[in-house]
Amino acid sequence: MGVSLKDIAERAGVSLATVSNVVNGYRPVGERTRQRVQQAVDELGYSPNLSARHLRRGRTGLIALAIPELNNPYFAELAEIAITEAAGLGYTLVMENTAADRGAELALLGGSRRNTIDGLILSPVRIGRQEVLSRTADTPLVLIGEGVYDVPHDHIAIDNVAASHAAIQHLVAIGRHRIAFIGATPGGDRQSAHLRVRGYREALAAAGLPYRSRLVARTDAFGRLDGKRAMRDLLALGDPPDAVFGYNDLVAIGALRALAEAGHRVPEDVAVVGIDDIEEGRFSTPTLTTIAPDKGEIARLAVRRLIARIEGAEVAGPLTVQTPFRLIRRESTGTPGG
Amino acid sequence: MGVSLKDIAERAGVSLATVSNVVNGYRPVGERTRQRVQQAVDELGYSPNLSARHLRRGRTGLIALAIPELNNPYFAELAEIAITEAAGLGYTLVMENTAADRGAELALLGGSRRNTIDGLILSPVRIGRQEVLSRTADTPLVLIGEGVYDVPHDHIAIDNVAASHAAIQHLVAIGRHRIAFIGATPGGDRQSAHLRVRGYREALAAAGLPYRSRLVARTDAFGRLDGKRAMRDLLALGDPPDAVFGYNDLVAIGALRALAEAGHRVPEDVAVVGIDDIEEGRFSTPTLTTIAPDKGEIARLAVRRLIARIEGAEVAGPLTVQTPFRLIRRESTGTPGG
DNA sequence: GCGCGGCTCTATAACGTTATACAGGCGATG
DNA sequence: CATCGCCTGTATAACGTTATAGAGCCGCGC
Repeated sequence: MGVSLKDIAERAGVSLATVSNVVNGYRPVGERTRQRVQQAVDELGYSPNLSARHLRRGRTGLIALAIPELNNPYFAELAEIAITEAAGLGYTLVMENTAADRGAELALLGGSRRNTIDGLILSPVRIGRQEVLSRTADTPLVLIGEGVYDVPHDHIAIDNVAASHAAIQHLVAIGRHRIAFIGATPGGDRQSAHLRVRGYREALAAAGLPYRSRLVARTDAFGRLDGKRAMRDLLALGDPPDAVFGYNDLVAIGALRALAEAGHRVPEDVAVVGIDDIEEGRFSTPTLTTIAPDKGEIARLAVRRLIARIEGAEVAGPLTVQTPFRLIRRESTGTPGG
Repeated sequence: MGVSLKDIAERAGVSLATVSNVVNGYRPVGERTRQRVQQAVDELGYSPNLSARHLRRGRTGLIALAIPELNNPYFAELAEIAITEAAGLGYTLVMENTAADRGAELALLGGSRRNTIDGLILSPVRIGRQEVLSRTADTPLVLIGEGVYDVPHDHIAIDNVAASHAAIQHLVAIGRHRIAFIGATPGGDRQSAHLRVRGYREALAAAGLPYRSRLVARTDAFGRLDGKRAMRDLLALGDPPDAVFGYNDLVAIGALRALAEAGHRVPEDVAVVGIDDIEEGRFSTPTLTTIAPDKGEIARLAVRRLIARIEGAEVAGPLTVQTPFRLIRRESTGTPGG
């Protein structure tokens, strides 16, 4: 099949080991022989057989990014950056779809892909601290996004409570008093939903506004349709909200749709804020005010940390890194001038 | 590190080869020994080292899906299905981002990943028949989506001309006369753009409408922003269009945004149609009429064909498969009742 | 002149798997 | 009873790479 080290060695009249050393610089090689080998490599068009290399090295060169939904634009944007970063560091990133399924998350955590991948970046939604702590697999693991804290693994995330707080603060600042939250999972195990509700409650309290449980809408999932349904229910209340904060941009966009169908004006009647800053929200009508996490920072940091662990490098600094976020004001909460 | 065949063999008191045969059924094994081996496998928790297997078999178990933009929801939806299908057939799918770059497409075609993957599904946008024909790599290749015809490879796509034709026909049917097209690349090499423009022209001709080159807007890329800019330019014409057909849903959504900003009503002043049926268009305001390709069929077919080729199976039927599409009427062209 | 260290390079043993060639046993067939 | 073929199982040679041990050579210092 392909050209192997042996072919190069014969061509250049040197030993196998020398070719290997030229190719990956493990030990120095004399200038003259180096050139001869290099020439043979170029002429025959050699590229190493990765399966063999990995077998020998005990690594596969693959890392997995496991996310709950590939379709969610937030994760798609994150994935794109992560793929590029990994490629730049000599690794191939494969996407793993957990479909927000607890069993799938547990399987990955337990090492179902142990022999396929060198490391795992996981965005957990249905598992918590306990499950992570009791894992036995020794594949390096980096957690992103959700609230699994105090575990001996790298964890990259925004401060969910603070982000939520900032969103509500903004709605308060533009004069809203009946602020709803869409995307709670009261009995559920979605960690970040709890955290975002907590931020919501804290911000209300800080503003001296009452917490009304009827304004906290639970959803089964976190897509556009879920947001739309929840908004419809909220509008059916005797005293509907004058502002809504969605668990994420998709939910918020679903809410926008429900408001449009019901003939309400945004932001005049109801203001809307989301989280994620997906591109869709920059082109919706109205455009969507949102909390923008630094996706580039999250993705790159996660990949770099993981690879550092794989390669046994010392990683400075704390395990948990909170990446910055900022509020981006758009039409759905009224432009600053108006 | 992990448990190897050898460990199992020792534990069960049989030879290496027998364990291998139990594990992957290459040759029959007696019932008694099979059970003993199976027990050892279960007890020690063995799973095969894929690098070694791949080295020996000459395959990696990886296939790549190379697309021009991971961020485009159309491709994200496609990718999700493809990943699942591939996993079901025992392969891992890795995403490769060509970023619509000609060099990247050529490199992949030329086999830059030869040693990493067993096969490639490519959505070409900057290369054509010639480039595919002159490729020397022997890795199985399946083309999807764009117009590279008459090449000795599997090719899964919708009939771009017919799809475009159907969209225009619909706009004609609801009484529009000045129909614009957004997303042409006159000098460019985007094949499907040419085909969709052709369908546009044919449908105009069939309806007895004149072709006006000023109503064909060229764009550099095919995202929301490109659609928005092009629409703005079209609105600046002395006699603006009363309908717009976008190269894809993203472009159409950008057009919707430009129309909203300029204060035009959709569909009363301008009707809008896209292609792809991405979920975003079911929640935009107004919702977007679109040509819906069968994404599940495209993705699954592409993966199945590729794997069949990799495994040397005979594949019945023609190389080129045109998958069905249908028009989905939504608010942006007026509901059927109104 | 001898020994020693440094510099290049070579030979070779793994890594864990699968496919091939082969060996032994046992029943059926002539 | 010899022969053939089938059924189980074994031994072993690859697959292509990298790391380790060591061989040869040269110059330097004693």
